[in-house]
Amino acid sequence: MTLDSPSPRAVPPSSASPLLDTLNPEQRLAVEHFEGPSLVLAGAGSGKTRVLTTRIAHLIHEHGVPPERVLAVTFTNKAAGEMRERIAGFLGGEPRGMWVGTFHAIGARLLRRHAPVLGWDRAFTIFDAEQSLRQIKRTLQSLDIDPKRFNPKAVRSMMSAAKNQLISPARFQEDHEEGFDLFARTVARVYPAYQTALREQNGMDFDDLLVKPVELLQNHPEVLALYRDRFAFLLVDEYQDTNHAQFRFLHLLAENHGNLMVVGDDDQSIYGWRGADLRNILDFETTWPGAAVVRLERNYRSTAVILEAANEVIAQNVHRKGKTLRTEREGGEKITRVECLDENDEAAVVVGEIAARYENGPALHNYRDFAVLYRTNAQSRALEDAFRRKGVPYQIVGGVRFYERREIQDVLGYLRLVSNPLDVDAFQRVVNYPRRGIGATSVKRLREAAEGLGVSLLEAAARATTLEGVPTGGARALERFAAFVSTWSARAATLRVGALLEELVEELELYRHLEDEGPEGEDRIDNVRELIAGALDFDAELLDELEPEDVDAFSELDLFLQRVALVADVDRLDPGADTVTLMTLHNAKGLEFPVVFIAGLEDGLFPLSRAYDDPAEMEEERRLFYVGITRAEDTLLLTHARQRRRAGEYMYGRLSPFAEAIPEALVDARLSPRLTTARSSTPHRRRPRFDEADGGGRGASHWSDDTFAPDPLNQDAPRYVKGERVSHATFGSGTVKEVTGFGKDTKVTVDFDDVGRKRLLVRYANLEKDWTL
DNA sequence: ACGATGCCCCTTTTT
DNA sequence: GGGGCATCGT
Repeated sequence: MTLDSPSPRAVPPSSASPLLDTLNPEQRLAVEHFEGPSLVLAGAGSGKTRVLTTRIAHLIHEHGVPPERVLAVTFTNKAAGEMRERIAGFLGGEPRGMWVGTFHAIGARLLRRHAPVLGWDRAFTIFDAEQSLRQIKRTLQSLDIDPKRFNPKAVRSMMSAAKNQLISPARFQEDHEEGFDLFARTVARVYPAYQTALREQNGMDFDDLLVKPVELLQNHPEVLALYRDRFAFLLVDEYQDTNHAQFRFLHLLAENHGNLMVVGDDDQSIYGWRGADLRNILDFETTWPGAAVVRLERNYRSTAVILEAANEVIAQNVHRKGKTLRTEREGGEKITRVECLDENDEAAVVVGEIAARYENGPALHNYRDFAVLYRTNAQSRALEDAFRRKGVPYQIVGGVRFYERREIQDVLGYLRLVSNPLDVDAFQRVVNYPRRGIGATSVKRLREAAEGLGVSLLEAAARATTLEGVPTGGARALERFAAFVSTWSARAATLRVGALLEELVEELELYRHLEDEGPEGEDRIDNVRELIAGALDFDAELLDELEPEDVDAFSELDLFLQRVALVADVDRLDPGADTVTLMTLHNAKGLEFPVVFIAGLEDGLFPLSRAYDDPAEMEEERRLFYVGITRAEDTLLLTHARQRRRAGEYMYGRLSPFAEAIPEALVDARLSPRLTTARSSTPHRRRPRFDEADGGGRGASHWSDDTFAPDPLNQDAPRYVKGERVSHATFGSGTVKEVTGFGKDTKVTVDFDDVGRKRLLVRYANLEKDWTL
């Protein structure tokens, strides 16, 4: 897996600077742009990352711009790292002092320096989405608002939308407290209280990392002057996905000199739902009069077949600047479209196809050449099972985020509490983990007492036995807990994060506790180990991107926690590993692969049915499909299933209209082997163990199908009897001990060989009859 | 105090 | 098919 990095073809070598030799004329125009605003409309695979990095190198090398006067914004931390590396490669050394990062990371960095003028401490805590949600729940509770009636997640997204629009709590309150919209009226009460709670805990949520820097620059001319002066050149990647707060941020910094280059593609705007405003890119020339505009329409990535499909699909959108990508790669393999029975069949097809290409393709492919993309994270489950079953190595991006896993949050909870004793969420998380006899009642009483005294939970805990109403047993445990935390605070002052974490985990006997949780505890232990390894690594990385004034000001621990809060899942992909990559289409932005699968191309899933209510949403879905198609270099495969289990219900979907928009001449459509060979099979018939030749050319032997899926159309099939052997995707093989209920509600009790007794609803368990015994 | 059980909602996408 | 949450039983 690599970031966009086309190797331009057919470019006459010329020019004074060797940097420019490999560029085509349009790319060169963009790179040679010196002062003033500039908009680079860069189609998929047209080399925009290359343009950005080369321009920076060019600014430094040819125009003598000191690196510290450059600010570059990327969409992911990984992209930032790669950009830094490439520029270092061009220049033959680290571009010291240059700021490269995501908006969030750059915002955090500014706030680390200047938070006090806003009323925050410099060592503030970053609340991630989960922590923010829990804070919202606490706030709802304190305001006596029923979370059943006012969904905390919905509250969060309305507040987030407000923040992205730079609407302050006070403004929002004014605008909505007497409005007719009951929900907005409620949020008008929550938003100010939520913000106060964050403030009291010295916390910032993700949106604050964008909003507060704007506040900082807007209200503090001396700070603004500092950075305006410093950052003489600003460059922004993926500009089509910026929101209003980000727009303001850039505008504030660049309005004097106008040296702002933005690179983007309106056809790849896929974050409207989180406030991205397409007008930022569509109106760029109005906002910045005299802006130079360069269009990059030569694609160096995909075959003509793939590009034509992409062009046809996106042409259906009305709201776009309009451009047509051209490629110099003629022809290409047809797009394969496979109709499958259900999501398991689909997964088998995908894995089978990968295995076939991997094995048959004469040394053409590594596993890392393949990516499987889908609309929703939930789709990864069936795919993962199939990969595991078939033994094909894969990496998965997203789903349950690494840093949001329970065991990781538990450990980090201690670090957060040590770093910031005001962090309520961290306190509540670890106060009774591992179990130390502090129950809900004790914590509730403690909270009440702390509130009455106006002290933090941790301070109150330190003298819990003196407090009214806290149960004695709990109070003692609380005092021990407070002492424990304070010991670690002392150690944090001298130990490096990695060592701190190692010792903490040991002292908590965390591995023992996790082991006691059974088989999944093993995975959790691995995750904690990985976290520690990352923390040990962090020691070494430390100096790379920091400036001297930052190093003294913050403990390594604070910086580590900040890093942890801001890494995205894509950032964690291991580019060195030879594995297939599974991820959502959103996560695939900016990446490219020789072979790309897009799974789940059913009407209602992709596009999601709700997009039918809103033409703008439908266009965004289509852009998402366009993004997916254009990730492919050589081969594109589309799969769809006749039926699919979603949220416990079976959905029946026909082919997505998106797929239908691809001209049939470009497509090789077929049925999955299972649909071809078994269409007359009855639910109870055992599937053949040996594959029938399918005569379809490639890889017949890779369609092996050792599953026996229950027929969902038949309400009471399959039947299970006591003593029967069955197998389950995650629990393995076992023996049926009991069968209760009937029809949809049939339950079985199964003694699994490895994990013991489980009670399962047949409808969901997706059991397979085990024929191996 | 805390585990077991059952009910509800959920699935759109993420820094 | 799971996770959050309330309730109940020990």
